[in-house]
Amino acid sequence: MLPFTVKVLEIIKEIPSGSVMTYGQIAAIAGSKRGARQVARILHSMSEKYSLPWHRVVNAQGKIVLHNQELANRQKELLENEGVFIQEDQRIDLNHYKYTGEMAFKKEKEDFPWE
DNA sequence: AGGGTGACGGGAA
DNA sequence: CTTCCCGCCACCC
Repeated sequence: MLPFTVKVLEIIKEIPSGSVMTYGQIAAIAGSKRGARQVARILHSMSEKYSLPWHRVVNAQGKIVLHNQELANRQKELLENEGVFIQEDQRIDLNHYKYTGEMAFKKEKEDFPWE
């Protein structure tokens, strides 16, 4: 297995419940700034057998982008169950939920929509 | 071998 | 805000 793939899997495993990361962000941390599509492919092929929190990965616009509608619905449910608010336009506010690895909750000045 | 294809991203108009 | 467009690269025929 490629080193890049191993890193990607490790990074995804560290995303805490209630947060999300983007494909490109994960690729950059893993060492390939333009490897977003590879991250997506890795998730597509390995999310089951490596029991990853695959649902905590969205695109750079904060949207769920699975082509498979059934899986997309499952991802939305899983995220909402963790307290991630999905807006009417199906986007997630990355300013609130994007996991940076360090200051995960740097912006607590703004109120959460459901409170 | 070679062309098509994405669970993507970012810049331009 | 919306398209459109191109770079990207491992996989799958």
